[in-house]
Amino acid sequence: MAQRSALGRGFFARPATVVAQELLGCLVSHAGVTVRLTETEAYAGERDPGSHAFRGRTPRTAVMFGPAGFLYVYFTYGNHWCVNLVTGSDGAAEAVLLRGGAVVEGHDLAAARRPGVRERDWCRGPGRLTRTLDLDGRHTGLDVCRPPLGEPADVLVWSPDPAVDPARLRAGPRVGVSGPGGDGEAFPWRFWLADEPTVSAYRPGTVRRRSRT
DNA sequence: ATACCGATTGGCT
DNA sequence: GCCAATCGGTATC
Repeated sequence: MAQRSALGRGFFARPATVVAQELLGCLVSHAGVTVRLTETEAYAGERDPGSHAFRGRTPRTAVMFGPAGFLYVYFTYGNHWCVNLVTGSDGAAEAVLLRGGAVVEGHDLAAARRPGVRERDWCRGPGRLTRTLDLDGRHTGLDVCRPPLGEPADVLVWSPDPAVDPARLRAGPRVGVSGPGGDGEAFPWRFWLADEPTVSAYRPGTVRRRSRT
């Protein structure tokens, strides 16, 4: 196996748009399953109309306003959990949403968590990815740079293995983001690897009747 | 206390 | 492609 090293605080303490691109090809391990990331999205804090942090700090988003390297896991549509890695400087409230990946270790566990689902769909989409990695609200606030080693709740992020060919990087508008934040000209902050079957389908945000400024 | 809505998914036409 | 499910977070009264 190629060299694999855990990513430290310094990797995450940079702008979300940078970290989101460099996370492609990285490995995320939790609860016996390891995924190679193929799709991410950047959210840039209070200045980003697509971010949960846009309206300032709330109980739910508090972890995003802290230092980089912690998990922000939120519940949506009454069914699904989505996981972010907090990035940027302390207080910047930037984060990267993990949207897609391919299982590279723990196939048996992954298959058991996704009965009746074909392998390419195990982690194709943010809600599916959290389900396959067994991540949920219990993991919000977890420090991936200093995980409680040996505990089932461990989350680790590893450097790319193998390295990603930069020519395969693609960028475009974020999925399902309503309002100005969904504008791909202003916020082309969804990143993915070309020719990967585990990348989710693009879907525009629902039209908002009244935008508030 | 109440109303509105979502960084989605799966099932059905 | 279209649409219902489902409920916590947030804003508003």
